[in-house]
Amino acid sequence: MSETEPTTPPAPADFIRDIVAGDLQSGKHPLSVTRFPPEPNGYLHIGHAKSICLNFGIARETHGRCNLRMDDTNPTKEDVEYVESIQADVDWLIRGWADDRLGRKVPGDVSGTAVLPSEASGRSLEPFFASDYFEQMLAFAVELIRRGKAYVCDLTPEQMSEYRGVPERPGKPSPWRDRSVEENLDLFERMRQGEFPDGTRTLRSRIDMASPNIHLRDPALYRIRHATHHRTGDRWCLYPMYDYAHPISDYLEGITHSICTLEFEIHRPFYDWVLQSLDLPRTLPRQIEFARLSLGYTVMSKRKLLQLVEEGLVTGWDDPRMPTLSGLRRRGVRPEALRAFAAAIGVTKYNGLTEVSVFEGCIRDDLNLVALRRLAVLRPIKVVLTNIAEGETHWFDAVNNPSQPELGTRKIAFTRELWIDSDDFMEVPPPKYFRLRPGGEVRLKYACIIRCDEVIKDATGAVVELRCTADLETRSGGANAAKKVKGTIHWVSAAHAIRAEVRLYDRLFTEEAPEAEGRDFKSVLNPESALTVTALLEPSLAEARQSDRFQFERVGYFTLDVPYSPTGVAPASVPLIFNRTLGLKDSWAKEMAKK
RNA sequence: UGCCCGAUGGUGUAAUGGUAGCACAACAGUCUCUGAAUCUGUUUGUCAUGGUUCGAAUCCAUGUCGGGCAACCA
Repeated sequence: MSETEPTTPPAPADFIRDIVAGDLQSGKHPLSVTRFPPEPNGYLHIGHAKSICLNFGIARETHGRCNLRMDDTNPTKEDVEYVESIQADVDWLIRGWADDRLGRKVPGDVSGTAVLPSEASGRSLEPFFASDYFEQMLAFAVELIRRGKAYVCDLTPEQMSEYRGVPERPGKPSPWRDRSVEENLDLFERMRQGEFPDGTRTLRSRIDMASPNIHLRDPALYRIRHATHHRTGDRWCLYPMYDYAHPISDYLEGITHSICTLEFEIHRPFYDWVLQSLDLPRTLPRQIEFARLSLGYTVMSKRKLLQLVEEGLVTGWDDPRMPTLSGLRRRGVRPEALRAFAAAIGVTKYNGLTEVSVFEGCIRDDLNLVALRRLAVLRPIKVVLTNIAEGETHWFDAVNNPSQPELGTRKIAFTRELWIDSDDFMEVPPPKYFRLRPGGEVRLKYACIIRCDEVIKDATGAVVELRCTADLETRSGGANAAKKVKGTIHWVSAAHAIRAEVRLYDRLFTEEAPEAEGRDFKSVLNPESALTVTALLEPSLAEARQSDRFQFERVGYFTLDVPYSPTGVAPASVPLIFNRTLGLKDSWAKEMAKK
């Protein structure tokens, strides 16, 4: 069997998948329906990728469905820019993997009815929006009022906070708690009509002001917000709270398993309260919580990412150093690597810190298999081969990917003047240095062995040129091809090389836990996280396409820079810029760093 | 001085009362026209104390440590 054959990894197992499998087996639900419900107030990041892979992974493994839903109940924070980027990022991450399980809807339909791509029959589909359910939510709220389970409260935000009490001590009931159903109905309707200014009244659930769970102390269902919503415009001035909107949205869409992160654990009793208070006919969804991802050397909260963007500490949400999906994509990380990562870290309720090396390993494993090998010199020194005539050109074959021979070979030119990387020559090398040194020999990858005869320096003593002799007998197929030397280095022909900007991205922070010990995460930004060099590349790289992945041999993985565009269309003329996705492992550098 | 949740090598995770396994990291070696990849090997763990049981990482009790909860945010 070829090692390039896509192997089917065993389906991941975790406590959530166990629950879903159990509910399917018991017949509680005939089909699993999950959902991915981001609020469109920022860009998706690798933490969301964990959730997407979980929710869509379950849909994929159980032949169920996963709805994409914008949780847009707070007009003051949300924007269509985010709606669009979220759709693009989800599509990118699940394409060819679980996109056939993606539940969306027909535009205009507010019933919660999902349509799978296979059922679209030519219709265009769009994600679900919590704001599409505002009418139904309102009707349910009226029902809660009628049942005596909700009331209009006139307390100010400050008063409400005071009445709520603290976790250790019970709260006290609002003086408005016992209004009549008629008065509540009337007030609520007038709230909806826009009669009252922001902050003057709320609709509250009536549960238990003495509950040890503070989220059960009559939490708010609706607040007044005279604001323009990115989708419903000025139609509403009354907006439901997350805790109320979420269970109803889930129910309306027939969600069976509502998977969220641990901080919502304490909200679960309220989630159940809303649904149970309504005497709904269908089987209710179950909320299940798991630990969010925290990854070393980065920050994950939208607030902090927004801060990096707004303060210009990065170039945007899609800066290749950002943990956002758009940033990772621009950096050259493929969805396959993100999915492998999600499978590798698992799903539990334990709040740990995942080492970046796990993620980097997934990226390298993925890229190693697909990346086209190329020769590129990042920090050049000139080599002159004194026994090669000017104008003399030899053409050598170079394989594109040693693990995938079907990717073929290319010709590379070998001439009198070459560039090699400055790392690959040392005048006074340390022990075990296998590269070029005065009087030493090294193999030029795909070409032949050269010997360094002379070191030319400028007035300051800096090395400007190496005069060497090439032994063409040692080239592939040559009489002495089998000759062994310790080192093999990469190079490009000076006459053929093209120039390009190469951006050497690195970790954004110098500390594994940037915000540990209460420090400001911005105080540990890595000043060398985005170095730029002008590199000399083999000419085939001029034809690089966006979808290509390259390994600059002995250097790292690179891809063409493609800034995010909301329209999905790349700018007409793209200058040749390569982004470093990740360096190759470098045990020599590691060895040196020890000393 | 409340409530909810959690704790398995350095890190993440598996073992669902019956041999503590896997991955990453680290280290050593192999191989190499990439100091990459590959391949081989090594080191390191059940938070503590009691209890139940023929048998406990798993069940129970107590404690310790960690996370979360007091927006008209999600």
